[in-house]
Amino acid sequence: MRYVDVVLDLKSEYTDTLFTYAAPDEIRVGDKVTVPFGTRRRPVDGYVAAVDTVPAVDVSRVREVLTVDTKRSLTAEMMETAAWMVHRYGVKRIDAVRLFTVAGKRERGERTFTAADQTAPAYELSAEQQEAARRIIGAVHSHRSHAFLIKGVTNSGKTEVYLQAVREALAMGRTAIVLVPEIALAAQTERRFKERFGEDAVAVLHSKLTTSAKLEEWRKLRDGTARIAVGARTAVFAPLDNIGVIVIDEEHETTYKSDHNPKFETVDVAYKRAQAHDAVLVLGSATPSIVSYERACTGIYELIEMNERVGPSRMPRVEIVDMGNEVRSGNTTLISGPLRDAVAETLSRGEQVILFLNRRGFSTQVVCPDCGERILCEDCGIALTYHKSENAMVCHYCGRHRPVPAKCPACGFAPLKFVGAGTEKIEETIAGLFPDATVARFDLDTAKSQREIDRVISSFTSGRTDILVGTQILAKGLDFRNVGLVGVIMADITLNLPDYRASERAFQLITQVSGRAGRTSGDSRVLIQTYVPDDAVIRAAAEGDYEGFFSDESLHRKIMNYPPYSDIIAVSFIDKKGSDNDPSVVMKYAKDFRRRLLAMREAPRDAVLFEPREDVIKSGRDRNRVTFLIKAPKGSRAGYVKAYADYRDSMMSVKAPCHIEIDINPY
DNA sequence: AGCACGCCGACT
DNA sequence: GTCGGCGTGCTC
Repeated sequence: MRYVDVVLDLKSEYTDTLFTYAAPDEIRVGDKVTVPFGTRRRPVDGYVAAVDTVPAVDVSRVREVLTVDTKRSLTAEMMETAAWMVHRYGVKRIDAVRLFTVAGKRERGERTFTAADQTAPAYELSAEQQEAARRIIGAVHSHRSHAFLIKGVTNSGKTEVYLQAVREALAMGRTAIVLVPEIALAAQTERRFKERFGEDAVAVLHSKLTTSAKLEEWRKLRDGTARIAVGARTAVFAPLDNIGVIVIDEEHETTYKSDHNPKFETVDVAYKRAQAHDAVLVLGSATPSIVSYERACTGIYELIEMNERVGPSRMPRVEIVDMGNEVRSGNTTLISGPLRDAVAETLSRGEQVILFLNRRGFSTQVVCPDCGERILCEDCGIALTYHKSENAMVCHYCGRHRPVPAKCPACGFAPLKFVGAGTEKIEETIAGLFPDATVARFDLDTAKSQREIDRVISSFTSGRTDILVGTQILAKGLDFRNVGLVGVIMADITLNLPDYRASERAFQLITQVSGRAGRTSGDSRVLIQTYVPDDAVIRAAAEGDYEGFFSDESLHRKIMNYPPYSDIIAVSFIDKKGSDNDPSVVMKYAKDFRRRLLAMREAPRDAVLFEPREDVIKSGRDRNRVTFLIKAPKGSRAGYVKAYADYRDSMMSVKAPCHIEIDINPY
């Protein structure tokens, strides 16, 4: 018999602490157990976090582990990574552990196993691909933890490099994780890896799988049947042992940051797991995030550059169109003269057109021309977007639909003014200009399910659609063959978002969407419409000057104390469900915590703590929510997370009517 | 969370 | 006299 510490699988934060039990000698860290707990009649599930611990309570109170289910057990590395997440993100212990597990209890039959294709057929690699593969394979072979950042232009053949790296890991008897930013893209990548390594070698993990499918994939990975996990960000928690390679494709994508609880950064977790397994981490992007490129500059990542497209495709010719000129010469529509001409010319050549606008709907604001009243969402307080196809006012934050008002709700004036354009309006405008062309729209409204996504994509790739109008969903690694022209309708939108990463996002979006042009054809063009044609970010994107963009942006981040030079920590206080507090109670706790942080003994000198404010965007009807931001200098993050955890505990013990949350470097 | 305990009002 | 309402407190 030995003492073990157990993380209980319960939902309450009051039980989110380690409990000591007595267990048989064979017990191991990570084992899934059931234990008696309190006065409950049903045993509670849990996971062993540590063995041979000194009981924190009198041994007479220690009870015995009831059962051990090794089939559903985790590894010591998974428990360590979960514990690390508790300190790094302030997440609940059980929430971190649960990321590595699957729900569901149903037993299923063993699946048959066919050997993966271990032969090495000759794939024709470009010189750049060969060099990239050589360096990564060397690192995998050395059996030491190492991280690479591949900065490779769109269509430079990064996936083939990933395949080579994974093949090396498998040849060494190790396993691999391959992450993609979107579930929609997981299917594409899954196919590539299954073709190369065999059906059964690959398991897929993402949040949209059914419980039983998830369990089946999880089992295949845990028992060693499948040795490659492909999926969206949750696949970083794949239950694999002896990991040789972790690949993160399109590493700059915002989907890698989990924005609801538990909040974490996929790239960080991958780095941590790679270290624990002496594995190689491979990050790939045409537009690396500022954070990642900075790490490459300081030697944390080894940089690999791939500057040439594979095959016959060439980089498109990029031009900037000054929309100010258009307005001055009398064109107040959304499509400039040069773009209209370019669309006509491209269509006449039998090539396709992509038009990009990072906004859904028809009109982004509905205002009263008489009193200036704007139509806002009652719950969220942000402007409602008019969706013509649904004939409704839609809140892009909470999704609520409301009828379109005929007259001003404040003063009764009619008609109301519809201002600002979205993809629906572009679709209508372009269809009017080119009545013979087939126009389709690709955004969250037309791509709600995988089937709809497939339909839009296949209609475009087969040539049935001539012009595709869409939002940023277009920028995500889709491989179109015959695109002769990409038009960016309003490059300024993303640039003007109130977020310190607005420039980074704008640069990435323009570059990525431009990359959809000319994947096979010879000459292709990109037209960027903007009211600020001399803006440094837009110019850099047009010229494909990543380094120029990075040096400007990183300097700005350094001066302003933004990531990667500081962490931004958002601290929020939210009403508990069902309680009807007045906002001042929530505000009182926010102010109290802020005061404590300022008084903290080890408080960093140059930290900035902003004043708490009621959130502009509410988190739901009648819920009070107050947030303040901390600019936490490098090295101070852990101290703040600790202070947060302590304060959360103290709020628990005084039964505060609200709870506290943190989000580190939120979007 | 989930379960027992305990101290009050409503019923046989 | 006791059944059950849910406020309070604890769980290795």
